[in-house]
Amino acid sequence: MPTAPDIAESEWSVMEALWESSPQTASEVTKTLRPTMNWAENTVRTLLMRLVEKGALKTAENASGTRTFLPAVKREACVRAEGESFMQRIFGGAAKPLLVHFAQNTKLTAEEVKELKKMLDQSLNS
Amino acid sequence: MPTAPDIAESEWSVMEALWESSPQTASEVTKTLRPTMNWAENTVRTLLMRLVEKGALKTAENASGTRTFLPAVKREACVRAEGESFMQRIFGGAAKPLLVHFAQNTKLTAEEVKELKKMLDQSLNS
DNA sequence: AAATGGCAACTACAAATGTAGTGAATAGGC
DNA sequence: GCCTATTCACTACATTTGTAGTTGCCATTT
Repeated sequence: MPTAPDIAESEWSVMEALWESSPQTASEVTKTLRPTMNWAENTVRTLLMRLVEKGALKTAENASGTRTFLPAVKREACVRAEGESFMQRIFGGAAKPLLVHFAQNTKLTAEEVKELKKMLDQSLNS
Repeated sequence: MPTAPDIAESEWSVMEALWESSPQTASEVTKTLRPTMNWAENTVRTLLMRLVEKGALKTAENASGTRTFLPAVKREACVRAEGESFMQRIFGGAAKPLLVHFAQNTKLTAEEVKELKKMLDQSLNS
């Protein structure tokens, strides 16, 4: 498994678009993102290039001979890496304070709380 | 309450040192951090300056007339801001997937699980 | 064939970040 | 009073990030 590269914030949106659906050409990604980020196509191309250099994306030719982009790393792996680094940076690497923090600082429905408690139980005998 | 400024990674270590104990002079902070980060004193000074500019730290004169630094924002507020932004970036702003992720990806003791479940319950009737 | 419309490749450029060095002012130690 | 160590205030400089513009090439349209 390729080690998850460091993905910056704008880049992350591009990755999301491609994790969501790939392969896509540069202009397809641009269109996908247009509603949220209002980026010029060249901006998206730059981000795509950088992600390829970082090894987060791969390219391939499509039928009509244009370049198309697709993830080279799994979303789950990147999420884990980002999560690790965040937990390290803010909570000194400790999971419990992190979980306490988010449990306290967000409003959850009774339903969600129930699910989470189940998850916690399962996390024990595994 | 001063809005929590954006604190970069290296800067965060400096803030931690000062949240931990303040006020401290530049060289005290440097010594505090020396074991972990092996930074030149000037590096620490630069970070301190930038944090003052950002409004994350304040300065004061100590008895011997040298400048001393202390937090201008509460750690809790900064943690909340960072947490918000992280949750936004990686989990589209949703707390539950975040909590699920960390519950699954970290090993917790039975004791911790118990505490967390209690927290979750309390988060409901508040 | 000449113009046009996309795509690719390269270049641009400012702000933020990481990591210091230099030089001036100052304050104690002798 | 002079030297030396500390502090300060500036300056430096490479990388990364955010956000494009410019130009060359190619295929499609008149």
